[in-house]
Amino acid sequence: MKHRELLSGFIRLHILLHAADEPIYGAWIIEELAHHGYRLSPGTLYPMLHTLEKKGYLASYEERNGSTARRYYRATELGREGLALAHRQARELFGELVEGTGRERSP
Amino acid sequence: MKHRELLSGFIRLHILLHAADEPIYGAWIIEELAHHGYRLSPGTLYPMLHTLEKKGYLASYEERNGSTARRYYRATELGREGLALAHRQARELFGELVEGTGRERSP
DNA sequence: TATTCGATATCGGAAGCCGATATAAGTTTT
DNA sequence: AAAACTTATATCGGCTTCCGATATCGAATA
Repeated sequence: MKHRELLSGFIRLHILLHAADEPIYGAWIIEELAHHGYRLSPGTLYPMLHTLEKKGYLASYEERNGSTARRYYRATELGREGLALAHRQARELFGELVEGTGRERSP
Repeated sequence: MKHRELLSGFIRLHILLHAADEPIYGAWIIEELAHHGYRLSPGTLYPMLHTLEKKGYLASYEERNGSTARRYYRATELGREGLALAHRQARELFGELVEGTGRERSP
């Protein structure tokens, strides 16, 4: 992945953003991230999910949905909080160049 | 730093963004980042600058400006390229589509 | 010349990254 | 029904990065 050292932080945010919207599972998010240009192997993603859960950003439950057993993840309150903070920081970061004060005009 | 695992990626981008604007040096960026809520020690920042330079995102030169010797860093072309990509990815992630094609209007 | 100050560099244990490989259980093939 | 394939998750091992604490270095001050 090109520019990985600059973009890798977005992977966790991507995961959280989706998990805040609906329950997601590992294999699905691997494919989803690939669509956005983030190609990562299972050996990268699953430990990442475990860590995010251990830190309290995600909560999981196993479900045998027909054919195979999947572990679904959802964003916790802490996860949503972190996500909102990241959103503000991203705005502040990229808005800084264009606008001086950081405060944006209403549309 | 709270939610560090989610925000740490922004630190490099912050550095690059400033280094794309004007030459910066370590002690200054530590203070600047602190204003944005990113408090990090010299032991964190300096290796980060070295790595960014080694990877080709920054170029540095030493300057004895009066009292002390400082190492100034500027963003390279690769740095600006990575920055622009990160900007696009951030927009894509948070769904902040600027009106139009992504090309900004002149001020 | 001893000391303080600003700035940068190094050290070392802990944690994360990531490709490759393994496990597990259902599904299809022969 | 045994073998092979599929889907999804877990683990392993080495390499790199993270980050607080500490050290170094030159110039100015006393």
